[in-house]
Amino acid sequence: MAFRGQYDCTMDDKGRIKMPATLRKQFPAEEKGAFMIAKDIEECLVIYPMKEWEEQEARLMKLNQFDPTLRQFASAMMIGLTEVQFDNADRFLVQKSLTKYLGSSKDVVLLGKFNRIQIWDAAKLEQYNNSGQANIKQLAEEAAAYMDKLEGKEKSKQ
Amino acid sequence: MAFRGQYDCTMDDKGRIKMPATLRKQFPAEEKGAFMIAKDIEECLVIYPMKEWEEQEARLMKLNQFDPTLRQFASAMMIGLTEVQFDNADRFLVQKSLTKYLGSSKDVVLLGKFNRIQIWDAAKLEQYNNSGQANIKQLAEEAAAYMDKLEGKEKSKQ
DNA sequence: ATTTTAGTGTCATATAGTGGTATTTTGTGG
DNA sequence: CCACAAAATACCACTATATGACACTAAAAT
Repeated sequence: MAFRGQYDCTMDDKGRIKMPATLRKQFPAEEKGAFMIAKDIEECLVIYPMKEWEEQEARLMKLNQFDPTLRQFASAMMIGLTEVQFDNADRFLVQKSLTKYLGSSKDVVLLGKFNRIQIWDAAKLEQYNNSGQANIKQLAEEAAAYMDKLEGKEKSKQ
Repeated sequence: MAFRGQYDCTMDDKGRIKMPATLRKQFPAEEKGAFMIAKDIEECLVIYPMKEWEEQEARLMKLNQFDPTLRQFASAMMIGLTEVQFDNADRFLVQKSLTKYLGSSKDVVLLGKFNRIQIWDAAKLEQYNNSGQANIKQLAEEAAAYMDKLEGKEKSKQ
């Protein structure tokens, strides 16, 4: 499961967004159009297909609820979640309580990112992207170092 | 049984809360609208459907009642426990003796969490979430380590 | 006995959410 | 470049949900 691509969309006056056909087709058919929306770590919302969320949830459920740290982690993952469905025109509703995490405008961007889809306010994304481009060299270096470590290499040996 | 999602609600001046339709539908029909409210370990209240509470209770029952700590823990879990029902508008009453564990305001949040639903004072939840977000990296690491251990892996071998 | 407080039931109303259709835009093949 | 189909969007009508208001009962306190 990997969503890819950036799609410029608009939100109607009721807060509904039409899922672009290309992305829509990538949702597992057996899920009959239900998925989760959450606040993302970045300044946007994020969509998880049900299957992805359920896997996450199953892991969280195993955490000992009497351990403060584990408990707070589980809470952190649950806060800000909403379950939504596509209507028969492949639109979905972003609830009033969530729209405040986007922006004021009707222009949003759906951004495929691995197993999930981010929902950005168009202006915010551009701003975020600009700052990322400005630092892209540093970001890349840090990422490279991290990946090397993961793969058991020493940066110095490269 | 898995309740999911965060719902912003209001408590009326008599202490009643309307259960959001989406959550309401998830309650087992055969329980004809009766469930338990208790104090949670976190700074909030918690709703258990009858069946779920009975399981939780069974777990507590196993604690050695001659161990002072375990005994007091069991007591703490039972104090404030109340059975409530939905009225015909799907509202339920939070008794006066329990409201003090929420907050002063009318803004509450219902938070689906596995087999139960937490009732938070909106402000408290935000505060709790902020502290969680501030430490999210550490929380995630500990949780990951715990899960690895559960699955019989050693973190060092990964 | 009277007053206060807690809790319950019902109704009215605003608005959040849903569904459908018409219209415009976009993309594709001829 | 045109014709056609599919996708996206705007629009309107309707329904369900949430919530405040109010009246009433039961229980407790003075």
